[in-house]
Amino acid sequence: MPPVREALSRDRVVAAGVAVADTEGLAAVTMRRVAAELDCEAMSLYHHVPSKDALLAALADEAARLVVQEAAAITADDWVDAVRRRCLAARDVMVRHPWAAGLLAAQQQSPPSSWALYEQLVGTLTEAGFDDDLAHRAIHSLGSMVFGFSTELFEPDGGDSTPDPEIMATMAQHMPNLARMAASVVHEVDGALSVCDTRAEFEFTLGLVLDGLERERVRRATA
Amino acid sequence: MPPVREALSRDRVVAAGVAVADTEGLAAVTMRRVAAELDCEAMSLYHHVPSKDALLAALADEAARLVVQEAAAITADDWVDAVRRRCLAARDVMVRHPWAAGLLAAQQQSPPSSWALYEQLVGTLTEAGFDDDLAHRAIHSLGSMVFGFSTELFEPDGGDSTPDPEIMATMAQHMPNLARMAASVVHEVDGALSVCDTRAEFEFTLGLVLDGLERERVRRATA
DNA sequence: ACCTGAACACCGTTCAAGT
DNA sequence: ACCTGAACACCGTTCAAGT
Repeated sequence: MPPVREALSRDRVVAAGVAVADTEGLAAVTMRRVAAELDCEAMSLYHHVPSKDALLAALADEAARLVVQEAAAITADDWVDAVRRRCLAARDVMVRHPWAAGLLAAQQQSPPSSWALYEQLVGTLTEAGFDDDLAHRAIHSLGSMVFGFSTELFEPDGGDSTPDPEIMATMAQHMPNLARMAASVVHEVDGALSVCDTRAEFEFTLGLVLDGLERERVRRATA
Repeated sequence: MPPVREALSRDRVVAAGVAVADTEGLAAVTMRRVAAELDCEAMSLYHHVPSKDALLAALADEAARLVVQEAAAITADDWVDAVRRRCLAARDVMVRHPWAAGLLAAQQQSPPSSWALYEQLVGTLTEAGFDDDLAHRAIHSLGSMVFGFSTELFEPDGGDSTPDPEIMATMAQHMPNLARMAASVVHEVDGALSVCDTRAEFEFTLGLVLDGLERERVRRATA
């Protein structure tokens, strides 16, 4: 007789964590509570997730994956239209999962699932005539709109300046636009691979916002 | 003989919490650990803070207060200069306290200390010729740059549409610009006091960013 | 009034033992 | 291999008792 309960898996553990966070809030996400959701004991989760912190990181990544999934289907002739609608769809996902913003902001490393969003964005922007440098600035600006600002791009090892070649290889294969852009931008900043000057990115986005506000002020004053 | 130890107070408890978060991370902020920092027992903290969640909210508010303190001193003839430098100073504070971004993003209500930043911003923008509607959009745009997006303005009671008149009175007294702007914008949206359409604010900021990127793309293409 | 010791219910995690 | 019971150290919080 086959077992009545479906076998546990990392995916099922993460899904149960999302369900608990959605219905009872992030504070209710305890190992025991998630296990109960799966009709098993807390200790069984440790066969699929190394620790509670890892589970929380997986929840943050799952939120990013849902964002990517929502955005992936959206295309438009005009790049502005496409990107605007993708950002709004992404925001809808974040609003549906109120625990996601705080959790993503608390992560030290950018969730791997979020890379696919940037890959798609860079592809769209490149097609629209963006050079790699501007595309790079753009994904920082737009990433901070969607996920909040604290997450840093291209620092998968948390500030270590020598990137994992295996990760780079996987990236090059599955994310050609992102890989090309990274290589190009890296070249420009003289070999400091995997390090974004996040203050410069912040200043750039801030400049976009301030310029736009000043333009709108003048438009209203002369209208 | 007077007691050797300084008496506990809410301020000392919050300061100890910040110290622990700065040196050992947010996870180390437990009631027992904070108490140890103050040479007392965990239970003593409950005379100054109602719960651990309240302590964490107080830490978020303290981060906002530090941001305000840093920004308050900065003035400039040009409003763009003043606001840019204040935002960068604010960001420096956030970077110095890496726990602050996640904690602020996790808060359901905007920390009271953050209001002073918006009061200052609205004052500066009004002086520079912004109407109240544009000033309102501006503080949403800039607030999301500094603190992240999730915190909602003017919803001190968490979505309840009838605002506390006492809070409004205090606000009117100490934050004239903010109070005037709130009243003006409220009037415009037909009586739905204390409710910002945060999706509209998001769309506005997104529009600023997208327009700025497109402008930069064209500038580079024609250069 | 402010502080505290003991206690309770709960948590993350380890480990030896089951299947 | 995957799962679990018992156990440990730790946590937030209550409460009665101290000063």
